[in-house]
Amino acid sequence: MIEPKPVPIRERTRRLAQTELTSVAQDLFLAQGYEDTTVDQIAAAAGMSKRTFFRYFPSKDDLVIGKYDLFADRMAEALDARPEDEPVWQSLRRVFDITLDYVEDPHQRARNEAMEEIVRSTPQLHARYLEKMQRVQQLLIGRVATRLTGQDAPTSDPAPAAIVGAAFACMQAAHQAWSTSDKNEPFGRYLDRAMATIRVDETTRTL
Amino acid sequence: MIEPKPVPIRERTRRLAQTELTSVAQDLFLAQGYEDTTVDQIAAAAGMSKRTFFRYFPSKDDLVIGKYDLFADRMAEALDARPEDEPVWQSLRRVFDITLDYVEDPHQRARNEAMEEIVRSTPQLHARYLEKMQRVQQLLIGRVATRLTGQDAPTSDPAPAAIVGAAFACMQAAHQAWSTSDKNEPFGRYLDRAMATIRVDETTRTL
DNA sequence: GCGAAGTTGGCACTCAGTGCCATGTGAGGC
DNA sequence: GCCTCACATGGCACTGAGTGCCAACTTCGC
Repeated sequence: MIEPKPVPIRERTRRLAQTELTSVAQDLFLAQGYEDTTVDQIAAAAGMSKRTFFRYFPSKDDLVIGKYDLFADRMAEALDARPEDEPVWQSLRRVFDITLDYVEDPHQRARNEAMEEIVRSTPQLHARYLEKMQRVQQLLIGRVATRLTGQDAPTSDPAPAAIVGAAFACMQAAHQAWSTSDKNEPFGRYLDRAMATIRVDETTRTL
Repeated sequence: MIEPKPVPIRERTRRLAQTELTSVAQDLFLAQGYEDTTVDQIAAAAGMSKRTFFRYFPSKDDLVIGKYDLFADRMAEALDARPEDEPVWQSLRRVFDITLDYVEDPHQRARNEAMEEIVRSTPQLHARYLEKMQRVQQLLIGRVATRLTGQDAPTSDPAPAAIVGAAFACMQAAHQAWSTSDKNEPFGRYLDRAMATIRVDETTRTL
């Protein structure tokens, strides 16, 4: 007997409602801007009340920013999948490969880029985006620390955090450079270049 | 004839009111937490109306986070003061020296650390803090870019942003490690260690 | 003393977000 | 078919941040 539904019905309708909300909200944001769109408007456009909206998203911000949570798990998994003896810097470079999500549909692609622009240009969203990224880094720092020391116990060595932070800075820099370019060159090339400017000392230090 | 007042009276009373507000607000935050303290309470404790509070600070967040703006200017100045031919990584290390503001009064010192803890543990404040730091980095990136290329024109080279971002990541990592330590060793030592794990390629690339 | 400019408080308003409750509605047990 | 339980929903009232507006007051130059 096969297990028919590991994901229950309730959960699936819930996700359906969430994607629906996200979709109509994006339309509104792109048309009239993030701050000039009220939660009431979004809820009405999706055919529900404001009260119900907040049962699907904890805040208006999360409607936009929430997707970066999945991101965190995917990156942690990706790092775990790298071979133990690979240099950490190279592992991180490989982990960033998953950020290159190939969206085929050019329409959808344009939408995503427009939403990124909204996040970048809305201070409140940008702030929350940075905070999410910080959380992703925390996940990776623990893993890098165990790799470098071979121990699970967290030390007061700033090296793992420095390395992970530097890698993310490179990703950020590459993304910035790429998105303002003509986009003929692939993003991965920019990432390689950014990460090549930095060399990491992987020596284990016992403090 | 000497210029008697380059800073007009209005401006000084304004700053006085701001520091007064900051002081009473900190008392309240430390006593009952940031989120459980309303602007009305702060304003009342400082003997003014909520409406007037918002004439001194654009938001409740800025009361806590605003000081990091001065920070940005000081760091930009500090970088400009470094010799042209000094390696960039070393210049950045020197720039971070100004973050070690030696507060003699142990009472004031404890207060500052408690406020830092509030920022760290309040997601909304932490997010805004990260965004401020991002702005500081933008200021420095332009200067580093000119140093590396010798040109004023911004290029699409991700290297300057990567280097500055990596340096800030090191500072962040060092700060984290130091603040959870017993604080016998000075912060500067942690900073040295964090920044020593990373080596930077300062070769100019023309893209 | 007088007018202009700036400061303040109060009021009413918008919008995000929450607690509470009453009303659906679908699935399963009998 | 009917009943019940679990959950979803909407509505309402509320708090708290932040803003526009106006009327009263203070301060400063003349």
